[in-house]
Amino acid sequence: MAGTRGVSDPLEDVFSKALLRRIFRKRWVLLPDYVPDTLPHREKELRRLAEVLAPALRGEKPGNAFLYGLTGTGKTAVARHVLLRLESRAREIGVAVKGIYVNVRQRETPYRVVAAIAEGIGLRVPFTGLSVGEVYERVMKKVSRLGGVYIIVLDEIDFLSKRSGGQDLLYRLTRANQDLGGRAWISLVGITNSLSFVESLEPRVRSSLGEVELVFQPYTAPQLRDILEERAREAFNPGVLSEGVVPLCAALAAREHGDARRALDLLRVAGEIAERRGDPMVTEEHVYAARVEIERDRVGEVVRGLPLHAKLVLLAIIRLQESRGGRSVSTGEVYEEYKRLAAELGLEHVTLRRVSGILSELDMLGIVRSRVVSRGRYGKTREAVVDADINAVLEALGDDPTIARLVYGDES
DNA sequence: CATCCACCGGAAATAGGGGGGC
DNA sequence: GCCCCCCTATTTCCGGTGGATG
Repeated sequence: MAGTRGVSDPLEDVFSKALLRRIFRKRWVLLPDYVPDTLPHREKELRRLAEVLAPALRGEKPGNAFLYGLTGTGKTAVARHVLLRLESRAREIGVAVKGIYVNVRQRETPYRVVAAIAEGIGLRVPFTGLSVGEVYERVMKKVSRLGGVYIIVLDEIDFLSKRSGGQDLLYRLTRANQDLGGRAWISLVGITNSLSFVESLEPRVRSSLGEVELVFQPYTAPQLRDILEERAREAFNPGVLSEGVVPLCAALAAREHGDARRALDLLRVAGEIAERRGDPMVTEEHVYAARVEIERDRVGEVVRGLPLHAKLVLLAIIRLQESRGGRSVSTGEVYEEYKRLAAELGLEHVTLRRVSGILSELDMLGIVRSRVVSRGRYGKTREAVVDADINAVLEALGDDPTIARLVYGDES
């Protein structure tokens, strides 16, 4: 219990600071792309995926697999963990097995995905200029020259088939083994959190990719606690976590469909806040502060990355909502206000169709909530409400020099 | 019960900026 | 240099559509 009364006991405060000095021991253990040595409550899934891929150790073609489940249910961690273990075992026995992990969300287009695969096998390709087919050919040529077994993990694979040409690439990859003529093997592991994606797949792609399907259930709060405790032991210095912190992170994340990544983020950011403030321990208050900070950062990042006219549309919604006491606004209303703002800046305005598209993009980004409603005789439209901290949004909008004037009025 | 509003949202095409291979 | 490719934001075109209204 030493250290818990640091605030009221000045000597203990000095002592514990001297002893601990810092909050973190290995902060990176809590970062989203860290692959832990053990994955509590995912033993079955680990085993199943390993069974599917194990033939690679004999130099045979491993099966394809499809993993799905909500975000933060361990799909990515399981895939990466199995890949690492498989590769190291293969190295021990001198078999050529290569795992290639690609996050499709970060490499949205077919070209970038196939370029990432190329990079994964040590093939340098230009970031643009070639056709998808050309890069694909080069990859296949190199793979068949090198031989061996390649396991390609396509994480968030749904982002691939959305864009045109994505289905094509998937189809080609599922039958890549025919292009290799037995000189090498490729197996695919697809990961997604979208069930509608699974249904939208071409049957031939689906049956190939879904040879084995693993479903990941959300973690429960106690399971999340196990996960956090294990990581926390590594990540933090002993004694810096006050008692309620891990349960609180677990509870908050459990509320959001058992999202382990969310729980780890909360824990890490809470620690960062404590360290930044020079506090000797991480408390529940830091966790609540983390929740706010994570959201602010997310909003800021998303808004800053928006195209100019999307920013204007967003500003238009905020303006309208302010003058309407928070009521939701229709696409037509937004369009009129947006045109006024654009005119004020002397900019051409985009079409209504585009504004409608921007509205649904803002919805998917979680900045605005909009739903399509029918107002009967008065038409069908989308009704939008800003669904993020308005101040965080305005701050991010104000960072854009082109529209800062609109956000801050006419100062300076 | 048919009408008709006010958009919805898919598809294809364009613009225009950045790069190949040979 | 010529011809082809990629990428994002946007335009053009256009066939829907839920439900209050007359």
